[in-house]
Amino acid sequence: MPPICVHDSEGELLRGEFPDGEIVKGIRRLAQELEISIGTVSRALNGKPDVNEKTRQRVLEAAAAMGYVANQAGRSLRQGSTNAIGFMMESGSDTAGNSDNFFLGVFDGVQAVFSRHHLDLVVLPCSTEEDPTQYLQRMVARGMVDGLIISATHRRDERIELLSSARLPFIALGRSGTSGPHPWIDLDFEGVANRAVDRLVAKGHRRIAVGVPSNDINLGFIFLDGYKAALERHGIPFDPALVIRAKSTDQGGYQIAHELLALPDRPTAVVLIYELMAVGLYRRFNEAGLRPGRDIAVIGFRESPQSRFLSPTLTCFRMSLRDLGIALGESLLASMPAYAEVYPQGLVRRIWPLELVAGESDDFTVDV
Amino acid sequence: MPPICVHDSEGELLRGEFPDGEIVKGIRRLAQELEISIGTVSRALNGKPDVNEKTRQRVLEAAAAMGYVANQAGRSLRQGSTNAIGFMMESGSDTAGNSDNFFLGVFDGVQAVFSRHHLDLVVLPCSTEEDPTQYLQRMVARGMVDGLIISATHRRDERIELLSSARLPFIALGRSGTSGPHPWIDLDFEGVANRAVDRLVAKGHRRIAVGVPSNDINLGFIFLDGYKAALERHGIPFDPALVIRAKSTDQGGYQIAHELLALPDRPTAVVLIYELMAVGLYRRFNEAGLRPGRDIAVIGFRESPQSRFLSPTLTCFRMSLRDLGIALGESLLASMPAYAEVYPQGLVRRIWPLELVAGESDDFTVDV
DNA sequence: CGCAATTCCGTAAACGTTTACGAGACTAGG
DNA sequence: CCTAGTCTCGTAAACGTTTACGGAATTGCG
Repeated sequence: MPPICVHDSEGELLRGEFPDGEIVKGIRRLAQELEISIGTVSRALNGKPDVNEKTRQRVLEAAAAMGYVANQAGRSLRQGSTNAIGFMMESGSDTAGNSDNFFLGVFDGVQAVFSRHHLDLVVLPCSTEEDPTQYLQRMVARGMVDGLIISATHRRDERIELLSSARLPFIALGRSGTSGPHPWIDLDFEGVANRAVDRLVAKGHRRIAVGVPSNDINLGFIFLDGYKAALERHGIPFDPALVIRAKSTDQGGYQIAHELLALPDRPTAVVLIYELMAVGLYRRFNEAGLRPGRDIAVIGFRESPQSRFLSPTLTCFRMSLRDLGIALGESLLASMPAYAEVYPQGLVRRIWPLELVAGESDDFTVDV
Repeated sequence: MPPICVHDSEGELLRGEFPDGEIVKGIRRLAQELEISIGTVSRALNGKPDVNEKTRQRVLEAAAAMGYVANQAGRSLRQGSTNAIGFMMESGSDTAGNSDNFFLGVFDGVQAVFSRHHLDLVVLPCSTEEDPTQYLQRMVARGMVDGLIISATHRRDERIELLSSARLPFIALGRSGTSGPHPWIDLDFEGVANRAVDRLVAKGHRRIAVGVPSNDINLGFIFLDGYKAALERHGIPFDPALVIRAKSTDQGGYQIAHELLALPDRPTAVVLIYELMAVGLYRRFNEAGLRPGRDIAVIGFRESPQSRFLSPTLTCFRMSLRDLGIALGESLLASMPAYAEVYPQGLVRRIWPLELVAGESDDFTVDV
């Protein structure tokens, strides 16, 4: 353990020894310096009412002077709560590169909320070696965090069952099939799918392909449902051959384009669920001499640094990652008893809207 | 504090009550279940030698059965060390968007190392509101972490002085002017600047501009020094007017291009220190009807998802973010006494090499 | 002045671990 | 049989906080 006081160059006065030579650290040292009891010091620092305002000032000044901050371990042990929130993020190779800016953007917002309440953020990496649920179980049992943010929810997500039965406050970024009474925020996949299909149908398209993730992450199902519903609304029969499953990377997009080109009756439009797919898709189409917006219509999902500089520009949907992070943080706190009065929003379940950004990639019109 | 045992649905047997009805948690509960003392349980779990192998097995099985994991706060308090490493990352608006994939990539490698040693990762956000050094001081005083990774080192970096005097193991991603005897790893900015200039000079360029960050982050100075040295090596006089300072974003790149276009004697080549600058630079040049590689030579810095899909393709330098993260993690551990024998590398100070990726953006040749 | 109410502060017990110490039960060697 | 040594394990003291409790000092009121 590092020495509590870093600036210990002031000599004998602040050395903090008892008359018998014993070296004292932490709050005991501070109390000794001030010649009051540690109980009073603690109460003074924690803003408890039963302490004289004058002594409180003395304590605060002394604490500031010697850079005293309460040791977190002692604090956590006594109060039974760490001042930390866990953020579980997957870093699998499936989504690597794609999730990059997404997570860091959300992170930023989450941090903004937490730092306001002096909460620390612990990153829980979802390594590929261990089962995520077991890892989570360990963290919960260790008492590492007071709350959790999980993301990339799956259709049936054991993590949700675990956390629910452990009664640990948490919020999920993404809906799940096993949706109990827990807060979540999810992107408006149905809305995006619907608007994308609407837009394409309005341009005369009838054969609209869709690129979805190949794993069982829940957003794929939701997106696909929205896609099907939109088709049905327009009286277009659903063709399973037009659903292409691939990794959510640019390679995945490349593969999607590849499979689309191989179809006997090639679709005239394609909707992607990951913007990164668009990059690889463009590349493959380019190799085939096809240009998005001229020979085929393409609509991506989220606007991102990668997608923003594609040529021709990609029609996609925009959102503020930071705002999403802020909402996540605040909604989690709202579900924690200790912050219930600061964020009296109750149980938050929110669909996060996205705004259409029209690009050139879906300019392609089909004669009806 | 969440209940230690999550699966408490097995009824009376595992309820963990003392004869007088008191509810027991943690290691005490486990000891009670096994009818041995908590000291033995602790020793068994921690692999201490003086425990019978048979009882150790019993303990391990029981612990696994009831999902017991030692509470971290109690553990930290007793041993004086948390099992956590802090990663300080800046999230200022200056570098937002740019640092995104960089940090997450490095993160990935760091995590890979830490998870191997069951170390947790705490993210220390460098918010714009508080002084980073003070924030760090608080974290150190709280005893939050056993070690630290700091990044984006400045020319004179108070954080380094603080951590050195606090004797907390740390590693810096980036050199600093105030380089004490601490480990660091930094990218090979001199090498990149030299190779970039060499390459351009070989194509006949004599007026080579350079885009550097406008803040006092140290890498800007190092890069510039390399640039100057390379010029001198080729007998080209240094022209301060060709040094353009801007934000390390695409807007910054846009501004750089703008300023270059306004110069009376326009340079024929430009070297950038942030790949994201290239994006904005391309845009401004495009507006002016200039095409990189045809009308002006451009060399970016790091290959990134954004830069990879620029057209014409950007000549830049490639590196593995994950490997850098791994090196950072291992080198930090090497500087911690507890891991000295696992990573016997001593004090690491490493220049991280980058590999040239030739693109089209510097195809432009000047007649000599 | 007497008594109750209030204000302030010290005492000590937790919180869940790890670990130094010592004690008991063996074994071995004489 | 005695003693020294070796295995085990239990006991209890830390680690640095917070907080319930009670006591002393002060104030307010009749």
